[in-house]
Amino acid sequence: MTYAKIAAFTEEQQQLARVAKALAHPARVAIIQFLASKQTCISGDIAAELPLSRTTVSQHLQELKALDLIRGEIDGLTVCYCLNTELLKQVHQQFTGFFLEATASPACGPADACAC
Amino acid sequence: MTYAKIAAFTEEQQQLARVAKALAHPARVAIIQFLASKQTCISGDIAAELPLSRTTVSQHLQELKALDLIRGEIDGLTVCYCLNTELLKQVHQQFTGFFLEATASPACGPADACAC
DNA sequence: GAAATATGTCGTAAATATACGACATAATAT
DNA sequence: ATATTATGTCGTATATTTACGACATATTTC
Repeated sequence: MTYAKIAAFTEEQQQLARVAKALAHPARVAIIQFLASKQTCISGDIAAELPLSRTTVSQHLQELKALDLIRGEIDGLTVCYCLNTELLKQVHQQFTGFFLEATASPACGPADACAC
Repeated sequence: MTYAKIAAFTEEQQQLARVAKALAHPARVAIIQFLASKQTCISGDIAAELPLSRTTVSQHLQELKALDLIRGEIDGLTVCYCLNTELLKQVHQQFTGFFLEATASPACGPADACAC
C-alpha cells in the first residue's frame, strides 16, 4: 500500500509538480530549447542533436506530448514537433505566481539562518 | 551501463532540471508554500500539516535542503526551517529566462498544429 | 511490389524516487 | 537520572524513471 499519496494534495500543487516533473530531466529541457531555437518545427531528428538513442528521445517526446507542452503532426514520413507556446505561457505564469509567493516573505538571508 | 547520461548535457540544462526535479512532487511544493505562508520559520511539525508520515516529510525536507532552497537551524529541541528567498529569486529568473526563450517563437497555435 | 526511411511501441534491465516503520540521538522537562 | 519530545538516519518494499535494442507500422521511392 506504499506510494502514490499524490492525490491528497491540492490540484494546484499537483499541476505545478506535474509540469516541474516534465522539466526535471536535462534531455527534456534540451528538447524544448531545441524546438524553440528552430523556426521550423523539426521532426524526430531531434535525436541526432542529443546524446541519447532515438528510442529514448522518443520516450521523452511522448512525456512532453502527454502534458501537451509540445505537439506532433505527422507529415508524410516525418513527424513535425513544435512547442505549444500558449500553454507554455500559462505555465510560466503559474511558476511566476509560485515563486513570487515563495519570495515575498523576508525569511532568512543568504548566509545567516532564521530567527524563530 | 544503462542510465545517467545526464553529464552529457550543459550545466545550464542540468541546473534547471535539478531545480525542476525539486519541485516535481506536490509534497515539496506544499512545503515551500507552507514555509512561505508562515512569518515565523516553522519546525518539522510541517509534517502535521501534510498527509504524509513524519519520516517521509523529513526526506522531502532533506531534498530541498540539499539544493539549498531551504535552510534549517537547530533551535534547542526543534529545527527551524526557512526559505532561502535569495536563491529562490535566482531560480525564478532562471525559469523566466527559459520560458521566455521557449515562448518567443510563434510556433504552432493552441489548437492547430505546425506547418513545416 | 520491394527496399529504404522515419517513427512509435514493447520488453526489459538498472537506477531513482516514494513511503514508512524501527532505531539512534540530542535536548528539555520532571 | 529518567522520561519525554523533536529530529534525523537506516533499512526496505514498491513504484517510477531512464535507457536502449528488437519489432511493428506506415510512407516514400525505385
